[in-house]
Amino acid sequence: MKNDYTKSQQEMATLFKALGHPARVAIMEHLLKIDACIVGDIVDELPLAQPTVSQHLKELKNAGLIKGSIEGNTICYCVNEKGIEKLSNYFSGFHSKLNKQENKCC
Amino acid sequence: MKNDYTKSQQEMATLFKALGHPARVAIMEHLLKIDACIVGDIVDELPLAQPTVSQHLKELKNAGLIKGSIEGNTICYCVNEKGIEKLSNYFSGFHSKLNKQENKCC
DNA sequence: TTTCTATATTGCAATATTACGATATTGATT
DNA sequence: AATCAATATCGTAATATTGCAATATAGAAA
Repeated sequence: MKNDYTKSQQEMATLFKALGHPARVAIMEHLLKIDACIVGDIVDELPLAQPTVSQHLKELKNAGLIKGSIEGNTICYCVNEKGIEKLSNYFSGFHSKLNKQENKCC
Repeated sequence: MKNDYTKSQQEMATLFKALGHPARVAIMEHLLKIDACIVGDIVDELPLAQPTVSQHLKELKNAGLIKGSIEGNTICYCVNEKGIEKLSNYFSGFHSKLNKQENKCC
């Protein structure tokens, strides 16, 4: 019982946590699929009520995984590349270290 | 309010959720760092009591992110490459789609 | 300016997660 | 056999997440 978590560990955990719900994975994929950053028809794509979707969007935004901009009456969300980049980098680093490692057990 | 989540969305969410806690990120990184699949000295690396660490290890194992093998009195955990591969593939796909997309707003 | 439409916020119930002390389990040591 | 060491499981308290109805907000349309 010793070390506290590093800042990086905490940041990564926050990102992962934000994706740790199928609704939020679905939102990310939908934002990626429809090339335009279409808005609240995300609600129509999910088996959830509008306030619940709004809540999930907020979590994704707080985690830095999406961005939203107001467009008149409407809000336009899209993927925040920075967040994706962090995740993608993390795993490529992880993966390359894994290859160098010879598993001594398991 | 329409579609249910796909199997893939659910699977990915499960993987992300498993990493959505700094202790579990720290465990993964530690297993990667010490080339050998060292055991319960993970407990000494974390600011948590042994039962709590055990619980986190179980979650990671259930999610398919680590493997454990009994070694006499001891248990040897190590990273499960399959899980990492899934995550790493997911993001590289995601990332390459992102590049093709011209953000119309945001 | 009233009404409509899109979205966010609030309040709250149901459920899940996190942490840990106490205890169980199992192989190793004596 | 008795004890020790490493780990898992159980029970439970504290906290966080999820989902939604009701309501608020703010720009657009009438």
